[in-house]
Amino acid sequence: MDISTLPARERILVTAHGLFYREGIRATGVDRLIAESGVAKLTFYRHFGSKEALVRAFLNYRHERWMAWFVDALGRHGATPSGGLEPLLAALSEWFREPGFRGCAFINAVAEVGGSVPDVLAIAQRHKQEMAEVIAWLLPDGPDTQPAARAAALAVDGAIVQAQTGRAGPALVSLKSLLL
Amino acid sequence: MDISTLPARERILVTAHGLFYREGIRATGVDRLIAESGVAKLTFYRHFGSKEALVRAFLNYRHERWMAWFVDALGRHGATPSGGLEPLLAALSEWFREPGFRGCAFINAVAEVGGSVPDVLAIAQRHKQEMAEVIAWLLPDGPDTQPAARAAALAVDGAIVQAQTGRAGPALVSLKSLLL
DNA sequence: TGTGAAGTAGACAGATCTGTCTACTGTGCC
DNA sequence: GGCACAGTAGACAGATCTGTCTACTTCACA
Repeated sequence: MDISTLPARERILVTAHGLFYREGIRATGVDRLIAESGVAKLTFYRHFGSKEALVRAFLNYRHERWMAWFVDALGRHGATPSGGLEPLLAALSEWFREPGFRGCAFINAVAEVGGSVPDVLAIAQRHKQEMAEVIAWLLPDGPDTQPAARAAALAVDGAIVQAQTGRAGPALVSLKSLLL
Repeated sequence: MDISTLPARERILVTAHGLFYREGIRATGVDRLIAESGVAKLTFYRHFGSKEALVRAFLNYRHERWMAWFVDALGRHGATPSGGLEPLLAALSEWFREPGFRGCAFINAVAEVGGSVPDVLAIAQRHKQEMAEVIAWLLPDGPDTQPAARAAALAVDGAIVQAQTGRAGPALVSLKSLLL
């Protein structure tokens, strides 16, 4: 993505997304963020009062981006209401094989700063809740749609962390055996 | 645990275990580690050549400790060879409700420093492999014992990260529906 | 034309990080 | 006794961290 034409705030956010996701939140200093987004330090602190505020903005931005990708990928793999979980498997397979895949940004953020940056836990919870709602949409309507969707979401989280430790193939095999 | 009587190396390791797990690896500086283990800086660097080396030693130590706890907890909850996964649920429930629970140290370490500290990925893989082997021991022998154990281990990872974001109860319900 | 908003560059403060080094102490063992 | 070893305390270097501040520029628009 060419960010040089974006306004400063967007430039910072897109750069933070790349660096925080790829290298980690604590590993990314404000100075580097500023240098790579081509913005002055004062501009950074005018838009985001602190690094913590940027972390929250990053997670909200990531949530929007990832959910849009997720819904789109499901659609591209033939998802329909109540049509079953095969498109979910296909979408995750696509994600896990992306070169820059480094797991779930929210799980990683909770592991890194969940105990020190306020709101991170709540943002992660909301993200997982919305992911489960999309999964529910794939399942046939019925009294146990919600529990089934939550169970599927749990299995998806397990697959994500297994894929992150370099076992994407086995993770997809296991996930398939649990969900289909 | 009273560590004041342990030799220096053990004192450092036990302190690192507490701090790295509770507060995170990057959040814990060498100076704090030294102060809380009551050891001189030179002693620290004589035993562990660098913080990275300590991180690896911490993960190996955590692996031993956690596996011992895991096998013991399964036994206390009635585990027997091929006896099924109920004791697994009970053991995890016990773990998730511990006051200091902060998820899986290996998943967290991969999220925090998996990309920058060598060997962390491999150590995490080995840990998950051994956890799956213990789970396999609970399952009846058969041609699909190994795939079933890997699937169960994946679901357990999902439950761990959900519990870490404050949803231990729902995580156990979902895990139960997937495994029993 | 003049004003205000939003941008730039970069110095600076003060804390904290990892890692090195000097100098000294206690203890077991030959 | 004397030596080697493992420990202590703590100064120091150099990098890096977050956040503040000054001084200047660019540009839209009333």
